[in-house]
Amino acid sequence: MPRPKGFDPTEVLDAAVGTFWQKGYAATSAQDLVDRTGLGRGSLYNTFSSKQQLFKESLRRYEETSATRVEEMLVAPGTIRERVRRVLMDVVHDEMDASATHRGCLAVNAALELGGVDDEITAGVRHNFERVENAFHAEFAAARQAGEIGAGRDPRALARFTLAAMYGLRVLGKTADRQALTQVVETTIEAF
Amino acid sequence: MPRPKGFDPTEVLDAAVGTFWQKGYAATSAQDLVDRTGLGRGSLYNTFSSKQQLFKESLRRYEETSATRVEEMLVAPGTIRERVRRVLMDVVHDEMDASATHRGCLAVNAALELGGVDDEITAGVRHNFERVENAFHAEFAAARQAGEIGAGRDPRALARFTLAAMYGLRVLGKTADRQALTQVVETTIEAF
DNA sequence: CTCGTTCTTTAACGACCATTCCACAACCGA
DNA sequence: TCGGTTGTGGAATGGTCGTTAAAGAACGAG
Repeated sequence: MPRPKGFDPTEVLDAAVGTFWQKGYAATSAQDLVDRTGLGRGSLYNTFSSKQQLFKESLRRYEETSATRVEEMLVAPGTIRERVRRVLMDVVHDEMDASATHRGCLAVNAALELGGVDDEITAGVRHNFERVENAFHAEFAAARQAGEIGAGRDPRALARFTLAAMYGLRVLGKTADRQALTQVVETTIEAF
Repeated sequence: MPRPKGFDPTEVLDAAVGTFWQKGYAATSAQDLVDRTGLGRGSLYNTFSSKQQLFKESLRRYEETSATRVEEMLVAPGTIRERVRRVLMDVVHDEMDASATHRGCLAVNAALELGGVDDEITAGVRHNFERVENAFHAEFAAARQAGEIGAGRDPRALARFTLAAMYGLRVLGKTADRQALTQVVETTIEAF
């Protein structure tokens, strides 16, 4: 009975993700979103009820693609060290990629800009972080079973440690060069 | 001959630091700065010529106090592991302190909000990071001389690794609990 | 074809943005 | 005490902010 939407909501959401990712939450205006999505202001506000709501959905959408990427890289063939190295070096390459225009990681950006300010967004960020932490944890637990890492190591602690290193790379990536980041990756791997 | 300023510029700068620290650059308005510093708009713009310039000076002022704090903690008595633990646990306590209203670290916040956007600010952030990295490096180099850590270890790599862990804690601190952060600290210390 | 519903477009809203200007106050050297 | 210079406080700037209102277009069900 009603008129159907004239656009693909997922495509629009991806455009919003790209905008927030590049500029941050506060620095993104409604006009930026209108320009980037191609929708009219009315359609935008009719579909997503506010800038804040749109950001929350963008964070969810971002998690779908980014956390899945980490999960896939972690279950690829190789030793635990090789697989973790691939994930961390993927971050290094992303940070060094000029065409990525210093976007970093949307979840990390949101954590620092809005962590503790907006509860729902903080919860979204936490969900994102925990999903990646759990992916690391599963692999460390299996690696310990397989004897790849010491029996005395705590897989949960290692997962959190690796997560911290990963996000530390995101921070240092804003100012450091590739060699410095690579040293961090190698020192992290050696710690297992 | 001219009329002298009726305020202490350093006090005003500290007030500005507190404002940017708590709210971020984009989310801080000129009105916020007027309210917090107690100056009139005219005096503010007469002393610091723009919001951006004031932020740059705030970043410098922040480095004075925060980097000095790390340097002092690192030269206090104790083994290298004890001293680094104190620095990292200081970050953990800061992140968990409710009264700190989730400010985090101004340099890290600036890195993620403005890194790669404004060149001068990026340079200011880099200066801040390198100063802390160098403080770590000096201690690791001395500790290797003293036989506290293996002769085969690279002090520069260890310094960068520790820096990444420290900033990783700043990110995870927005969502994780004290126990998780403490696990990260201990795992980091064990890696030396 | 018509009706009911939803989508789309555009104009407009009041609030607030960073910044500038200006009249006036305060100080110092003479 | 007075002149020169700078600091001060606040009104005013044009522009942009996030959001809403309103009017018409497009669709599916009957």
